[in-house]
Amino acid sequence: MNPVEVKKRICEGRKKIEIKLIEKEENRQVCFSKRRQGLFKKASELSILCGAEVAAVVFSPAGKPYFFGNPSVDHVLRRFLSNISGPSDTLSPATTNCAELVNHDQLVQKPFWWDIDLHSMGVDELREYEKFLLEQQTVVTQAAQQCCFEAPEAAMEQIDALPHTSPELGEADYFLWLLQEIMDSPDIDPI
Amino acid sequence: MNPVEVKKRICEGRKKIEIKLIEKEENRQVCFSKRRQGLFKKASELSILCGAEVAAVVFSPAGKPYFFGNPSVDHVLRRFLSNISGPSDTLSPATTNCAELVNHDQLVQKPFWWDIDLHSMGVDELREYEKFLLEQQTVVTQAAQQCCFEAPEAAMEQIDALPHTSPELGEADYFLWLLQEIMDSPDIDPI
DNA sequence: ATGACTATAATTAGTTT
DNA sequence: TAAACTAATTATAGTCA
Repeated sequence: MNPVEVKKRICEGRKKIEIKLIEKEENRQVCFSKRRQGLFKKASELSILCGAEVAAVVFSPAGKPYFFGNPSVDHVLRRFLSNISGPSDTLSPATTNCAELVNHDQLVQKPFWWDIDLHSMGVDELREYEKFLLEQQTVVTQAAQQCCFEAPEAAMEQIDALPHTSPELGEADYFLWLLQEIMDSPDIDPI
Repeated sequence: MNPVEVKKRICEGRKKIEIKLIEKEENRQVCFSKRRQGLFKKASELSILCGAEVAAVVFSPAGKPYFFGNPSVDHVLRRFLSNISGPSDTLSPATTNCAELVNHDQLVQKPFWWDIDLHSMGVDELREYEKFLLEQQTVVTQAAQQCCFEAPEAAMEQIDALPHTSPELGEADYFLWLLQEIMDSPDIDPI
């Protein structure tokens, strides 16, 4: 067998695929994982390059939630929902109809559960909550170290590319991200 | 000038760019338009190929909203928001303590088992919840893995990378699309 | 602003380990 | 089960019509 044939056999490269539901469950799962990462990366690049606010929410076929947001999912969705349901000086009739048809009453008025009112906490509660977050951060850090064998550079690039993993992350999204991390890393022994 | 040089001048091809805010306003605008389309196309392909539910919301730097959703933005955001903020028939967030949560069967069946009002927790409850959170990691993940794939309704042919521009558009998304159109055409007097 | 073009960068389907 | 690999496909920065 000549070298060309050998190389051919080793890897046929990417094949053009039709955009329709992938039949084989295993392939579908792998594809979902790869493309979800790709989608979030694209979303991140768009927000950074163009200064845009982007939110992406994905449910896997199994019902697992994934999300990306810059500056945060909470921020973008709030803006979006207020846009389509809130009163507007210039778009009043249209938005009124929109609010009626979409029936966003629950959607808009219900407070997000992560709107934790820090001011209402006592000192002890605040300290405890802070401790709680720090401990959770340790878990996530360990998980990341165990799960990610990438070069530090690549890891840092990835972290930079995903704003919800940055230290500047708001409290609300940090917690969401943390839960996502935990659910994504079942094999990690916490603390 | 020889042909090679001419060809060079005509198109230098794509250049590698650093992921940071594009300084020149015009370039940023063009990039936004192109990449927004690319993002929505990726989102569409992900939902079709893998039977996933995907929503993406983008605000341009000028504040114009764009969105993509399969089966609809409304559907995905409702699912997302209800899962993270919605009440449970059996779990009362304000009064549920961790002991009750631990023993609750539904907990492992719901992907959003963290449907808990942290704000209402005292120190002890927070600590207990932390412990519970970590202990239940494996259980929850296993439960998630056991979830059966839903009938992939998303397999149905998607009209386009931008379904909200289609006539078959659902009522809710039609209004969202309408709003988008209106905001894209400030010169047109919105009804 | 909008679309077409081109060459390069980036993504990813299939394979191997 | 997952990670690395390879190469074909896809996305897109820059340019021009």
